[in-house]
Amino acid sequence: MPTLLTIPQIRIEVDSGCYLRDPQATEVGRKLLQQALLLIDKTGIEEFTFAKLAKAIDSTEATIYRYFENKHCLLNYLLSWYWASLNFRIAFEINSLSRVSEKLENFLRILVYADLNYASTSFLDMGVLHHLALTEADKVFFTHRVDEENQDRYFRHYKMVCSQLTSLIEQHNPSCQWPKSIACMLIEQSHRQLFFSDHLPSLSDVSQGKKQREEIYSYLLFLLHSTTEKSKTKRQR
Amino acid sequence: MPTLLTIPQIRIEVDSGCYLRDPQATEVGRKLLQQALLLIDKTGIEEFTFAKLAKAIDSTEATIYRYFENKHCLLNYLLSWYWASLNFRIAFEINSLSRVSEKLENFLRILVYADLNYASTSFLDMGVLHHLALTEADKVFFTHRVDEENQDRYFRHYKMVCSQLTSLIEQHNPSCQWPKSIACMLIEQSHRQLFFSDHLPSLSDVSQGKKQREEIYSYLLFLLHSTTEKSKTKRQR
DNA sequence: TCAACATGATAGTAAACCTATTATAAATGT
DNA sequence: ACATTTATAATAGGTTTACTATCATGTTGA
Repeated sequence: MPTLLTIPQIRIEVDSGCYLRDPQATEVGRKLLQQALLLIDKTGIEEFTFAKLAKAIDSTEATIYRYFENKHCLLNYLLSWYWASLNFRIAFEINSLSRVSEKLENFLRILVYADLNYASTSFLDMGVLHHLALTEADKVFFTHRVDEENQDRYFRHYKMVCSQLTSLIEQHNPSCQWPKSIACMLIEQSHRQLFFSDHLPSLSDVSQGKKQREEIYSYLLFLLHSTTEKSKTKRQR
Repeated sequence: MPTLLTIPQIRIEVDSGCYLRDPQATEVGRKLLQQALLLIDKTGIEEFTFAKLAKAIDSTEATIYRYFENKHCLLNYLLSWYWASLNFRIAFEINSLSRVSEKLENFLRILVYADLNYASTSFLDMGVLHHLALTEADKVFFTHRVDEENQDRYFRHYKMVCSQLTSLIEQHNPSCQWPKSIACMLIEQSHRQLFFSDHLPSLSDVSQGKKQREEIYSYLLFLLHSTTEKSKTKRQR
């Protein structure tokens, strides 16, 4: 089990390329983020509008537009916050471990249990953020504005999580041919298997019961080990 | 290389749960599908509207609404068409092969080259459909209406492709613990690696040059073999 | 030939998305 | 202390989207 995080008052900094005005800096901004998270998670980004959010925080559309260009940028902010927060937690919990394989295993465990064992020190709840990420995370990439938005800052926090995992995989097996692709695949599968087992069970072997998370963790471990195992040929000789 | 499909006049049937009125049955309907495909592929589903489509086919919004409830259903229709078409092609090309491993390899090859080596017998171009699927395929699942829409018919064609691959994996290794999850993962990776290598290259090991497709194919083969290899423990003894 | 039905034209509503302008409060300079 | 600048919020409005309704026209096929 991952240790419970108890560090108080960590401020997660989201890259300035993700907003017009820093929402964490003002009272309205913080309230905006909190309510946006709840609303988007409840209805999905498609149904979500600035008008509804304005009503929820007892403010106006114009105010929200001063913080974010549009709702997709706001979604990206929340997801960036999620990845940044996860990245911090991973670094924190993995740092002290000595063996690379231990680090890798804990990395995957944190991905699967990202919403649990988390002291809600911060004003954005990781449980809700994780649930939001399940359905909305991919939507920020798969847009026709990817190339404009991908100025290496807009998606920075997600990329950092990927590159952390990539580098561990490379350490674990320096001759691995696909460290980046495998890293992203693992991160993506940690979400998708949870979503599929809940909503499209015919597309996943993961059950919906109590063992759900443990099964996903086993699956990720299996994927990791089978794809990053060192030179099988040698051993087989 | 997969054989070039030359069978003329194949009619791909899309499940009736995907439309209000069969668009393939009428002239307007077919024109609607063709133009919708081009428009959605060009601008993305977010920018796409029935008004624009109506203008493109020189008709009215009201007419289009008689075929599809909304633009998401239309997108799902096109993607269902894509999966159905792919499914047919896979069955056709794999049928004659004897060894399961051969079937698997060809399955993956067809996934990677889905837009190529395809005689455009049909009125919907597989090249454009494949490109559309790269960015839009996941969007039909990750919605808050999944559970309503997932009446086992709406996503039928995608599920069929998955289950075909699942059953091959099971034949190849009956003791495989995650056949469904691995099948979906492979299908998904065949798209994602292409998209990432084009738009977010820092998240993929696949290059953008001439070898792009071959690299993705190698990657998929690698994933398949490493995750479905039979009882390593026995061999290692 | 008549009934049934698909289409096209027209219109209209409600909401979403975004901008421009005006009001208000806080900060700053003399 | 008071005027001037600055930052932010409130108000309002325009455009587009998503969808529904109605009705005349044309086509099909029983």
